[in-house]
Amino acid sequence: MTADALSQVFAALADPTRRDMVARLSEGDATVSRLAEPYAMSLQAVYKHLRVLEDAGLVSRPPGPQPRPVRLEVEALDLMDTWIERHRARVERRYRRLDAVLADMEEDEHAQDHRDGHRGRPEAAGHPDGA
Amino acid sequence: MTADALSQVFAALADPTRRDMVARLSEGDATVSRLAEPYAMSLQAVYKHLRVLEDAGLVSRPPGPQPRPVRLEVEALDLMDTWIERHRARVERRYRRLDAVLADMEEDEHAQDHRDGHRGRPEAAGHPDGA
DNA sequence: TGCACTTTCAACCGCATGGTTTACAACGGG
DNA sequence: CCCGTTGTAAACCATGCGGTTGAAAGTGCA
Repeated sequence: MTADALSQVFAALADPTRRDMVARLSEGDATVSRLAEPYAMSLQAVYKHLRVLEDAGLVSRPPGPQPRPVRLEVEALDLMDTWIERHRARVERRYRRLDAVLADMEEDEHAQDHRDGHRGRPEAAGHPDGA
Repeated sequence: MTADALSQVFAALADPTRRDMVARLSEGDATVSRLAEPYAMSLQAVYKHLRVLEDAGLVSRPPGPQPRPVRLEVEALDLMDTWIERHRARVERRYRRLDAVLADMEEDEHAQDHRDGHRGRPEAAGHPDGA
């Protein structure tokens, strides 16, 4: 819990076993013993993995009668997705601006004048595309 | 290296410093010393982080004259995004099916009145199919 | 040439992690 | 009531990781 939420989620998903658990849980809830079946490790190890996923908020274990199910919580995936999309969007915006600059240079090449200066930072024009 | 690509990317992003580096690089390339400025750690530590990001494919260091720039590679983000979206989509598909079942049960409830206290959860209806 | 900066390599420390084993508390059904 | 399954907890071990320091190459420039 010491680490921030995002770090916990990324760290939880950095393990192939845990990723496989999440993948299988995305098909539906499961009991722990059922979840553990495919893995060549002790049940306790599976509980430990589950604990990590739970601390990361990726999974919940609703209380109730004995074989408590394990349920995937989609909000944690959303958290990561938001982070990734934000930065990917920035990179792609930069790419578009770069394309624009490149296009300008091509035009300049055609116009071959001695009009050199004033190319400061291309930080303009919020294009209202994408959204 | 031994770990699969996905594990490497998730692990790389599980560190706040590395995540901050990626965030800043999404605004544009930077030299290592420039990148290192905000952090209270040795330059070598920064190089180590960079190495992790590079091994994960999140970053590249195009060769050339001395202060080689650090460049964000967006493909690794795409890799993660694909994984996340796939499983999130599955969960949401299940939710929609569940909503359908719940809707059916509601119809039944109307048909045969309630012979028992409402043990169901208060959040019955929800979004029909929205986005 | 020499100096400063960049980059990498290696050893080391403390701590977290993935796994084991052992033990033990609850719960549920025969 | 006992027994098997379920769930936690603890000690332990090997490995990896984030950080340090120290040292050494490579590179650019005055």
